[in-house]
Amino acid sequence: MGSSPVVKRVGNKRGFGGELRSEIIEAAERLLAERASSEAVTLRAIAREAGIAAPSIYPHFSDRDAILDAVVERGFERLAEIGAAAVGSAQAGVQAVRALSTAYVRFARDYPGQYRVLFERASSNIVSPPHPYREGIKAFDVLIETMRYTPAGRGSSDEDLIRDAQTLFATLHGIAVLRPSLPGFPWQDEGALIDNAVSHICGEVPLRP
Amino acid sequence: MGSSPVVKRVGNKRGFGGELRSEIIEAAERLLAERASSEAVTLRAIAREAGIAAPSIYPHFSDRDAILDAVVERGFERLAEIGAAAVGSAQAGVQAVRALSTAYVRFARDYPGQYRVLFERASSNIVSPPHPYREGIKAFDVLIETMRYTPAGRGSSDEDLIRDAQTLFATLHGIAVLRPSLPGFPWQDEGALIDNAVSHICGEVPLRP
DNA sequence: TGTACATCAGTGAACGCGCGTTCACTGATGTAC
DNA sequence: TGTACATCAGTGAACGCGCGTTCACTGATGTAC
Repeated sequence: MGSSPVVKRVGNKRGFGGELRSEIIEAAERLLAERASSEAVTLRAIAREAGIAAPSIYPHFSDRDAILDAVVERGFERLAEIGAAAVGSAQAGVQAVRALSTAYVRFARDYPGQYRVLFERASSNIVSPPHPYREGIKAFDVLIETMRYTPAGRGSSDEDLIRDAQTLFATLHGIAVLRPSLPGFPWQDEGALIDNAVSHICGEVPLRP
Repeated sequence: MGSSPVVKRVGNKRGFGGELRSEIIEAAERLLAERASSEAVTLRAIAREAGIAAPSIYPHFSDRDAILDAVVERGFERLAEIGAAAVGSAQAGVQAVRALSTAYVRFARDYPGQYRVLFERASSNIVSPPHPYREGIKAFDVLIETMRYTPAGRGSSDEDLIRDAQTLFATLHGIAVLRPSLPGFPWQDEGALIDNAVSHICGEVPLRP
């Protein structure tokens, strides 16, 4: 339960000190997932969760911030993998957009801590966004290209296409973020909302039959 | 800059002690707006911002949480006013949905601290949501009724209508939340995104001309 | 094979800090007589 | 009109706590000779 561990941790073998680095990141991810605020994920709490003394973190990370940066980096890696898998396994057209959208929201649900911290830390990295956030832009470009081959996308200018992609992005983020944060709200099925958004924006279902 | 005030505050006149209550709430709102995390809005920081000693808060609020609850309550009041004004001033149909949507996102932009705290505190109030959150449900019902008299709404079942309203809600929240949190992203104009979402969902612009 | 030693992986104690909250208080203002 | 007193509005000092970080350390493991 995050309290002091019963069994004392024994140090890694020589040459395997780097393994603690991953364990620290994973401990941070677990805490981010279960605590509402990422401020509550303190360096000391991460150490407790990982079963180590707080100072043991410093050989692996320069400070608390660096741990969260590492979580962000792993988050983008995971998101990129998931996105690529979703696009790859679906046929082109609206089905591909649907698959990508579903995978995106599922990622947010499966890794809530990682997902949240992705956006929290973006705003503090306004000037010259670091590598991970460039990955995010790439992921968005995949969405645009996927949407190009849909009924609505085929006839659209680039500007219209980008607008539709940004709108869909906002909708997916809204679905991902709003449902857990308003659990008392009478939400319809997550998949139904995603399908609805994709259909409206990509124009699969004619609005005036 | 939030540091200790130069001029010492002189106590309110007898019978006007309640005025400090509002000043405390407003100080909290200002801090919520300018600080990324609401954890950073500490009781002591609020006191500093309001120009009073920390213990002076206790005659007005039982604890730090109660201050944020008051911010939420005022947030819903403000949102309800703004929504009512928006619906009232527009003709029915898609224009009304557009006006409501624009007002909603504008509220999030104008009162970012209040807006954020609305959603942060909702999840901790799962069981028997208090009065303010019932106001939120009412506001959503207004959106549903407004959407009923649009091209897409007229032919829809209640379930479809609610799905569309939830989808639009998610989109507006996404727009409101994503733009400030990803300032480095090449966003299109806010109004264009809102219009786009409303058009797609309410079916004003035919997708297959 | 034995041994001295360098290195690695991680620890316990301590620091200064800001936090939420409690406590006994101060000084101004109104009120009863 | 004067005065004693109750009440109101707010304060300064102190508490215990968890935090991030630094420091000198310990004990196990590999290596040179």
